[in-house]
Amino acid sequence: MSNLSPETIESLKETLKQEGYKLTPQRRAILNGIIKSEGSHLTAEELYDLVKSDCPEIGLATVYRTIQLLEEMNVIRKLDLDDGCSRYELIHEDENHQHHHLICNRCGKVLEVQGDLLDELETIVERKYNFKVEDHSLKFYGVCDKCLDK
Amino acid sequence: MSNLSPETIESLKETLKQEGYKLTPQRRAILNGIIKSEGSHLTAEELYDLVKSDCPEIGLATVYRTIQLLEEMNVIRKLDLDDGCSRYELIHEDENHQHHHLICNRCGKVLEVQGDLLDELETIVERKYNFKVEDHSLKFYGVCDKCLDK
DNA sequence: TAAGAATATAGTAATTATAATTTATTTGCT
DNA sequence: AGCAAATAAATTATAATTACTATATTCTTA
Repeated sequence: MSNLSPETIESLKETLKQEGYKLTPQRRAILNGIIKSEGSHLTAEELYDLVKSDCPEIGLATVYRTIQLLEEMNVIRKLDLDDGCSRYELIHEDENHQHHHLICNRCGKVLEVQGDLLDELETIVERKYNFKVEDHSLKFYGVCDKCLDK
Repeated sequence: MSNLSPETIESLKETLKQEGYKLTPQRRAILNGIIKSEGSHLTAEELYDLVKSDCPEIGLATVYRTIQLLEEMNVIRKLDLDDGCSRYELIHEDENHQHHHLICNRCGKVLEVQGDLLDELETIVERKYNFKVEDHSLKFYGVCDKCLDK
């Protein structure tokens, strides 16, 4: 039933336990759905539809609650991709900061930019504004390669 | 009644006319409110409250409609400052790209960072992903100077 | 400058995303 | 296996935003 690697599910179970939460089939299915759909930045509703195939009686409210939980536990992160609803993506342990997103103004496609490349700017901000940077969010809007070809 | 400089109001009138729209007292008052409140990043509701002092019979729906209009006309820009609602700020003609925002994770204060400083990164993105950058949005999350002192 | 056509407004109802509540069920420990 | 605590489903509630409708206003042009 589960597409999760044993390590992932074990580490989730561990984290849940540490906070006093339980591992339910619904939570497992939701995390599973997020992992399966990597790169698609699903909304709660879309995730709900996806998870229903594994877990037909699941409620939308459960999806919202679980998303909140996973967000608090730093397993997933909320994205605002300017289409009016919240989207989510997995956080990888090896990324120290969130990666960037390219949003095509023509077709709406979202690409991910690997690599941070903001260290210098962060240093400037920290010095100039005396602001301790903990994370950032950077989106570029423009025209993707496919739309440029037309 | 109006705090708008004659140029501002004239240019608005002009732009509206070009698109077949009319200049109403409500629209004038709303733009006026946005100009008066520069730097506060108001929501539609907050703007509504502000504008009601000039224009007591105004309806909230009118504020929403006008905001949409001003956004389409590139007079204002929508911001997502992660507090669950949309906020707006004036676009200055002399800024070629949107400036950045610092958001304090402790007190929620929002600061503006002047200067773009992203040219280099944009060039990298354009080359590597063949993506024509038109605009960007950059937010830093962290701890502001006041909260650092505590 | 008055009248008419087009557009805008106020007020309200409708939507959409998300959160809270309540009752029944399930999980993890023993 | 059995129990207490936590969770789920289902429903209701709320908050932000949008759509609708009847009336009023703006801009134009005669």
